Amino acid sequence: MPKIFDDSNTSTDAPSQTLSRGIRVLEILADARVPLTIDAITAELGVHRSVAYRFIRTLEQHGLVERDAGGRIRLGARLAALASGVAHDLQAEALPELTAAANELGMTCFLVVLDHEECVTLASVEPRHAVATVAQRPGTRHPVTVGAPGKAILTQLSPGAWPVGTDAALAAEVHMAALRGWAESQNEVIPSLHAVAVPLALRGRRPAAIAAVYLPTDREVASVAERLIASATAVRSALDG
Amino acid sequence: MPKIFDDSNTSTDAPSQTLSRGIRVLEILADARVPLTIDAITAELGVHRSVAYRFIRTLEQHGLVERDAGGRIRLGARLAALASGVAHDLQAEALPELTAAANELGMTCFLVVLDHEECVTLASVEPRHAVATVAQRPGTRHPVTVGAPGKAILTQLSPGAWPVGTDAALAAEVHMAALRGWAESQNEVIPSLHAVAVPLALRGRRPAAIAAVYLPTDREVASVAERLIASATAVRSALDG
DNA sequence: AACGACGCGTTCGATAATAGAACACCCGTC
DNA sequence: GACGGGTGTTCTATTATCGAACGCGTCGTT
Repeated sequence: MPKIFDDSNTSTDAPSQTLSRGIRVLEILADARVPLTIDAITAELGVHRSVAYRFIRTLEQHGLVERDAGGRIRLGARLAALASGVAHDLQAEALPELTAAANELGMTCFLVVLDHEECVTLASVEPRHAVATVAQRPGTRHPVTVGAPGKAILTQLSPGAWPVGTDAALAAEVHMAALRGWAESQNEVIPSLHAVAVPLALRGRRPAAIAAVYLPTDREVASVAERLIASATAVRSALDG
Repeated sequence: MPKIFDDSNTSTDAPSQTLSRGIRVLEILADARVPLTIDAITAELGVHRSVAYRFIRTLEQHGLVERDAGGRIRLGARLAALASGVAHDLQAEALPELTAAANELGMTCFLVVLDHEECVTLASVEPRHAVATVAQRPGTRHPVTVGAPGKAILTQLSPGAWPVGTDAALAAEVHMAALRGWAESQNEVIPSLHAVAVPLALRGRRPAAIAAVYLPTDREVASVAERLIASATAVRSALDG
């Protein structure tokens, strides 16, 4: 079971210990993907049970965690409400564009932003006959060095800011992507699926990308990229205009 | 500008003051819907600036907030990653069903759960020719006493657990919805839109509902409800079976 | 230019919030 | 009935936190 969140913050002590531990409760719960007992959280946190108990009651008051019938802890629905505020203007502008692009292309289209060397999918829209339904759900994360969206995002970063695992082959791909304005990938993030991504650079915002996934086909890749570029341009003019 | 989050927790002092304040930073940011300065957050929190500063640095380390070019604070992308863990098994089971229902009905279908007297939309899928694109985005909240999903959810609660604002008319509607297995609403949550919702009761989980919105039409409402019931049954058997 | 208003980041001591031990309880089950 | 695993509460020493004070840069304005 791979860890979703990196909890190796023993070296870098957070400015606020209590807040950091409380957030780690949320990370542990998201990581577990199944309701946990207080004792399990206690063990994972490495603190006394009464401490974890106090955290959980506080998180409960804010609706960020809930308890199921057996008293186990799970993430609360209001966390989803909080997350809807993440780049909500970007999402508001991008969603109609994603929908239009997805329907015109017949492909799942999604919006990706950079988050500390990782790509996070903020929104995704599926076309009618969806084949990769569960593939890119909002909140999905994967390294920025993998996949078309990652390359499209890397074109917006100076090579010095690239993550350490960036090899020459990837650098070449990013370079080409920067020149022609779009990136592609095959079987990288999702096996047997291809992807096209275009960069979406916005003022005062983390690098982003708009992407589409599709089954290997004889579709003209460049035309897909053109369609995505149109959407990206529309979004950019709406937000930065 | 209506407040999204109720920050009237001056009476109910949270068990962990620090954690509660840190979470309120997130709520304030989600409420503002625009990047804030540290001073603005400080004023809203009612604490000293050095305190808010410490919170923000901690939140920043966890990726829950980011800073734009001007140093202003906004919610971070990793918050979306956290939120994807909310009822992720329910979402995983419901999304394909929502997609199928949305395409077959030609309506936007979405999944709603109860959160402390409010409905929270966890996932929504739009059909090809979407008309209410921006209407029901994940994370949207509205009172449980309004709209078809709310009624479908109220059928799963004992009347004693209903919120205070529940009048007789609503009670009658909920009663009928409980009898026939689905609820409907007109122009309640979204003006000029109708909605149908069916309850989705799951073991050890908050009451939920599957719903569809559509423009006023001569479509047979009962047939829409039947389709939603089929999806709800499929989800229920997958999770509780 | 000088000024004030506004913003950020840091240091530091007193204090209050926290940490963790200990205790009481409930519920299965062996 | 004892046991193990779980929860919730109370209490005190300690420690993390709080908030005042300070320094600094950057705007606009007079």
